[in-house]
Amino acid sequence: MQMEEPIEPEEGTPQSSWTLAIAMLRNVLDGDTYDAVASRHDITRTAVERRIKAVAIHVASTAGIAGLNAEGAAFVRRLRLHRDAIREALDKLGTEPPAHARHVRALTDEEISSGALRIRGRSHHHHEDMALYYILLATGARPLEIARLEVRDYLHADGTVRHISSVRSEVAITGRERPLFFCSMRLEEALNAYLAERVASRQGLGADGEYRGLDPASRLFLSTNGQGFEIKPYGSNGQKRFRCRAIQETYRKLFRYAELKQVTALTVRHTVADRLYARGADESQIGLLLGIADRSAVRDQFPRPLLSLDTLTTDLV
DNA sequence: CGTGAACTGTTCCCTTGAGA
DNA sequence: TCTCAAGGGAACAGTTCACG
Repeated sequence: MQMEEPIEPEEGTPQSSWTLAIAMLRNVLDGDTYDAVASRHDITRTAVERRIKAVAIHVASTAGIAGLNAEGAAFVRRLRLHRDAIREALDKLGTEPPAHARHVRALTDEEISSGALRIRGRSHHHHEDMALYYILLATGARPLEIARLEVRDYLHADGTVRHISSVRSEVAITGRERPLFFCSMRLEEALNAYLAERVASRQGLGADGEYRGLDPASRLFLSTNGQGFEIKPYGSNGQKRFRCRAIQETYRKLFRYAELKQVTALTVRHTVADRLYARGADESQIGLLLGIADRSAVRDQFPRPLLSLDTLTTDLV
């Protein structure tokens, strides 16, 4: 095998970064530690680990190496165990990084409920995580909007659920109020359990006998530190840009727990749109619920799935 | 030494709204 | 209705830290 170190890292194209990652994996297979490879390339050990795992998982899931699946590729010991087969696969790999199939798909009922089971089993705060999972699927709201929701958005003062609520203008990313519906039994069960847990651990309490004892102006979801998910402004002054890293990370973690591959908080909105179409919604209704003002933007981002003519005409009468 | 969680700087791309 | 520029937020890719 030819050891050609990339002499100039100047271009930094994904191509050179991919071949570099392949070279790093070869080094580790040959017995180098992550640390050794890291100091040679002047990056941290964890960065090396990430690059190597990306290549290893790709090889394990495409090359068909007996005894090594994609999960096994996350462990160095197992990689070294199959070093010959991996080297052979790397020889055939080429220098092109795999195209990231940005294939957006709608989730099935089965995927949603098995994902929920996995989250329940793996999460350390499963009441909150289940509620976060279902609120995204039931409303199609953006994560930042979910982070901004308050107890009063979900509950009436008497403690009953506000089935017909609204994304207030301060909550909505677009700055325009829009309707919000809490009409899912699964979501309600998950949120009931989470809010009961909050009361029990005395987080964000308010007056007795109102809003189930919670402060109506406290965030609906508190992060692990008991405060709401932190929302930070950023960008140059004059701009109103906000981001909530904590809730983003939480959703990435949940999809990982749920083993939903290539699913993000953003792609979940496609599932919501698909289900709404299936129930007869038109573009303007979907735009209203998802917070997209322009109908042509709805058509572009969430195209209505077209059924084949034979499906449409089967048993027409 | 290896792994994973939490955190952060930068990049990418979705969405909006003005103008033709 | 189309095009285009720019705002706004999610994703990516990195680091630090804790732990077995």
